[in-house]
Amino acid sequence: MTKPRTRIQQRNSDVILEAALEVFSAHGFRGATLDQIAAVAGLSKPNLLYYFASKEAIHVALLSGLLDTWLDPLRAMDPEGDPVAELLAYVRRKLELSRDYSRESRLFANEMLQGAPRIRAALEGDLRDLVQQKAGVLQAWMDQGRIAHMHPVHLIFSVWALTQHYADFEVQVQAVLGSDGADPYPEAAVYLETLFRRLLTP
Amino acid sequence: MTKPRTRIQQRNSDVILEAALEVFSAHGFRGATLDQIAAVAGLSKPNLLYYFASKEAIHVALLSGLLDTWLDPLRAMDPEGDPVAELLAYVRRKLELSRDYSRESRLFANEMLQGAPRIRAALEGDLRDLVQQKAGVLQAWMDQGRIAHMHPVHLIFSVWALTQHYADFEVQVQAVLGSDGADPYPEAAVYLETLFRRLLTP
DNA sequence: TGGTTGTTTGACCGGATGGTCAATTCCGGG
DNA sequence: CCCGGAATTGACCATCCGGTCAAACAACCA
Repeated sequence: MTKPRTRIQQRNSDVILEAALEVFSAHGFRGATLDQIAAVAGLSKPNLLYYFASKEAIHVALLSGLLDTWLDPLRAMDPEGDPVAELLAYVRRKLELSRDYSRESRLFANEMLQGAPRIRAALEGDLRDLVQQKAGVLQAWMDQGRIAHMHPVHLIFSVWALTQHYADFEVQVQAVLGSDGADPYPEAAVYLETLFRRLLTP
Repeated sequence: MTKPRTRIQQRNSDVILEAALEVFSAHGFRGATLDQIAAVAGLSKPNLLYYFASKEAIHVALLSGLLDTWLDPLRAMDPEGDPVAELLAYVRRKLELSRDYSRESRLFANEMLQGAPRIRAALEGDLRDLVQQKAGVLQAWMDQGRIAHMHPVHLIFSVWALTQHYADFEVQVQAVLGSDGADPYPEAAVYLETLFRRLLTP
């Protein structure tokens, strides 16, 4: 549950979670099968269930490890720093997460779409608390006239929406931007920086 | 295929599509079962398959009807109108779609997450063409100095991302904004209007 | 009313899938 | 080297699920 003991346990748990991430993010929870995950992991199906009690247990293990990583950039926003710089850094880090961890983003999006049956508690607990706290920081910055006035929580929503879009709707982005396999992220980074700079500057 | 003939066919087709939308949007294609859809529709499973050849046929029928409706507000953007007003109207209409057709939005998002296996062609065809055309309009407005300069396609992406977020991540929005069942859409409308107004004004 | 066409369903099928288990193999420590 | 626990797996099970089909039923018209 907490820390596997032997090296084999550690390695196989990691291999299974990596394979499960690949399959779950591509097909959703219901669409993924244990056989697929086992094949990707290079293990037999009963062997999977030797390490995790059930398909759901694998899914939960993935999700619970995910939310923390996902919120780290928001946590890193420093109330003592320069407001615009802090927010732009947050946007940049979040966009990097979308680029480097797009499977995690899609896994998370899948869970949200289904109504978050497995992490609702975390959303209404840790997530809500962190957002409310950081919204307070944003509000203070606005009251000090250091960034423009707006609804701080919706401001955070817009960072999430704009960055995650490039991971979750990757197919659409690629389809629209053309068949040339050009990486859309550099352009996106430039675009989002100008967007938030114009939005925030008082 | 095109138009059902009898009144019974028309009514039952509609009932099935409505039920399928409910179930598919909540559980995804693979997560939905014909029995669930039949139960919601108030019909028997074989009766469903009397009207649609397969589970996939129902899904395709839903999706193909959807993309057009979804793009209507973008199509309605008038090159002859006032640029900022046209774009703000587009944002407002798109946000209304998210509010009034959130199930459709989630159905679409589900399809995107899976890599759009059933509508990739439409994305690379009609959708791409329309976006490129409207991007041209936006570019002209920028060249005339009527709105600020930025990447026009990413500007469209940001409209999609920001509006659809409220439908697709509804649980998260509700969880963060608190348990009071307050409607987040009025606030969202205000926020998005100020965001795009500041972004676009030259 | 009778017949023809359109509609509905109970029963069933075959394959997929999550999960179990007894038996076997592997491996590290004494 | 050997033994006990850890790791692995082939075979199997029960259930679910998409889809079929023949038979029953309803609707419409002559």
